[in-house]
Amino acid sequence: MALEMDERKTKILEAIIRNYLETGEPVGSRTISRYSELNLSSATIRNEMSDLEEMGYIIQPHTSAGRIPSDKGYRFYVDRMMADKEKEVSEMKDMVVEKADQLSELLKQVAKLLAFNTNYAAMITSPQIHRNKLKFIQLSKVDESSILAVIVVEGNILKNKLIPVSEPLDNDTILKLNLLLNTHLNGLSLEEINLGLITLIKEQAGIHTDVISSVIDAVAEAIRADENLEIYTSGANNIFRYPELTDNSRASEIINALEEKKELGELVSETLQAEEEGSHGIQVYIGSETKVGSMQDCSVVTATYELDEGMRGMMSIIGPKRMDYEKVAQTLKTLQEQLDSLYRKK
Amino acid sequence: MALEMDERKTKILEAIIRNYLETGEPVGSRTISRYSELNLSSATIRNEMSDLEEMGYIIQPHTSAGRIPSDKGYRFYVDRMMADKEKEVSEMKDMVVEKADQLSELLKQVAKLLAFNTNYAAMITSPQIHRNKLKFIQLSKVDESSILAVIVVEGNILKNKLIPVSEPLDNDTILKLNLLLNTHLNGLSLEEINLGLITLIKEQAGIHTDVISSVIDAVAEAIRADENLEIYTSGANNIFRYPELTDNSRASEIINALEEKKELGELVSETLQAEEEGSHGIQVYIGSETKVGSMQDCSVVTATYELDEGMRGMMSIIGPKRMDYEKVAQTLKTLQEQLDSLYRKK
DNA sequence: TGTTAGCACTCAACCCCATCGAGTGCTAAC
DNA sequence: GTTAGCACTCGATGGGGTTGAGTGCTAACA
Repeated sequence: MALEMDERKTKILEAIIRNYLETGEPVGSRTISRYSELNLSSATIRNEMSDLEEMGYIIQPHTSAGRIPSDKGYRFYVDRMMADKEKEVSEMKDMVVEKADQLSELLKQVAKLLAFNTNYAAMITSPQIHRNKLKFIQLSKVDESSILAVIVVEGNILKNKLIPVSEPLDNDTILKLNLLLNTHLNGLSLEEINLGLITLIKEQAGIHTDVISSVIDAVAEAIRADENLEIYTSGANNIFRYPELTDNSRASEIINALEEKKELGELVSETLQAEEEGSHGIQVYIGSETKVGSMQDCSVVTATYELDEGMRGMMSIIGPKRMDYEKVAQTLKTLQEQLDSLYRKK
Repeated sequence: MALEMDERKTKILEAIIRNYLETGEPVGSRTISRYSELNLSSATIRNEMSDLEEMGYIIQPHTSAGRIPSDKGYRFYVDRMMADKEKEVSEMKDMVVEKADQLSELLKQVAKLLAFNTNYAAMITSPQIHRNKLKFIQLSKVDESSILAVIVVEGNILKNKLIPVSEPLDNDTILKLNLLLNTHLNGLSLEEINLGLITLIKEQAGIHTDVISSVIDAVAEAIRADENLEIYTSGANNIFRYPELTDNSRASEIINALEEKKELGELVSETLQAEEEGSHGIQVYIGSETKVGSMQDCSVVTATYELDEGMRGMMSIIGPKRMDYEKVAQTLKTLQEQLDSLYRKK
């Protein structure tokens, strides 16, 4: 007969994990026997632990050592915890996001807050704004050889681009171009602006010089440009707090991943995909549950935020598997709420 | 009689340092005896080494160990090397800076190149543009409650700022303001734009509403804003290649310094100051020669670059004291030249 | 049938100690 | 001035014993 989880096993497993989260040391039967309200002898605990090991929830690093939670064990714990504790509105009042006028500053700030409050490494991506609508385009002449294009997207995200021109454009032409671009493109979402539309505009521009065509191309390019998501990280050095991550070359790998950001990109797409599929809110990846190679010894907790309609980004905490999941989830949730309301409420 | 440096001592010291740079292990007399063209017995070398130690150029970590270079020893080596080898135009052709249209992208790229080519950590600051001239200001109405100001500085650096306004401004007013700001401010260096001038403009704006006054203030503020220098780092994980930096909590400190960037700021001002004082080109700080606390176990090699008239920034390599100074200096010089010519030549 | 006490066993961690060898400083001879 | 020789130092390495936390198993108990 297959072994089954009962109440007592659950309690013991939880006690083991709790203890391990604190100490980072393998937990023995005696410890559980004494420091739990179960009032069972160590021998009984041993029997149960033996079962739990067989079921795959805990692991013995070597004979004659205590047990540590396996990925499966953590998973069980996290799932139970997530279900139970929807309570406790966090009270970290010191963690207030100030609205920075530069979005990048805001994100850097949030990353720092996350890292500082949790003592783990943190990252946050810039919001992806595909679905956002173009609000306003402004071309102006800077000097004989360059045109400035400013593009404002809903949510007041700015982009600018200096466009080099081979021959000067007179003010009239620029005015005309401005009008043309605005009438055609305003109100459209970035996704709706395609090649056909651009060609149409070029035709209507009437004067078929290369210069004008290249300006329009440059504008179109600038509009599409911000596909590249920015990733901000903070608290990389926090991983030195956890010996199990600092061993061997692990630290180097993790630091590298945080710096290179390419691998983090995979994490992002993984998260957003999961999010699409319905799992919503806070997600937890334990050890090998994430596909990112250098994070196999870590746990990653992610959350999405939505600054404004269609401007969704993602933030996450990266730490050891023995992470204080509750605190991390709380912290993420708090920040998530703050970000969500930041631009909307005003 | 004080001990003096002679040719043979110099050669021996150089051999010690060279060897130590390669191996990272204390160097014994026998090694030098065999692997140098001096053809001296180990005993003779020992005598000389004893002298060198007394003079402070080398250190014995403990009795019965070989010698390692002291900060002073490195300094001697570096000075000699810098004098000797002004030769060898580097030939790292693969290290080509591509002109990115975003300055920040360019700088990130350079930081990566530096780190990748040297296997040390690298940083680069954004250029400081105090002395640069204002080229063009553009105000435009984004919606009822915000005005966008775009400021172009010589060298085509862009700044923008969204200015919230309490009441809508009509297009005429904005046009007028544009004209006013441009006629008064264009061609002035950022330093020349002072409070008096701003007041003058406000007066001339005629209509003494709070709204207009606040817009002008906001523009002035945006002009002054870019004092904050950005610092880009790369290759932090390279320090894991050098055990002497990875010991204890050193790694954590260094990584933290690279991430926090505040300490790096000190480094920057230190460098720029030294530069002012005449020492020009490549500078080397060995161990305690830098004032930055977390870098006492490192060497820092810095160089300044000048993208365009008045746009000077600084880049540096951070690695162990046993750094390949020649290669690093070469790399910096190459990149320096590339950056210097990037915007000018065109 | 579940719980417990007792006991033999395992094994990493620690300390102690002997050995090894790279390296030195000194001295005497060339 | 250079070198050979030698005694000495001391970190590194590795074997061997001890310790202690922890286990699994068994037999007795409720």
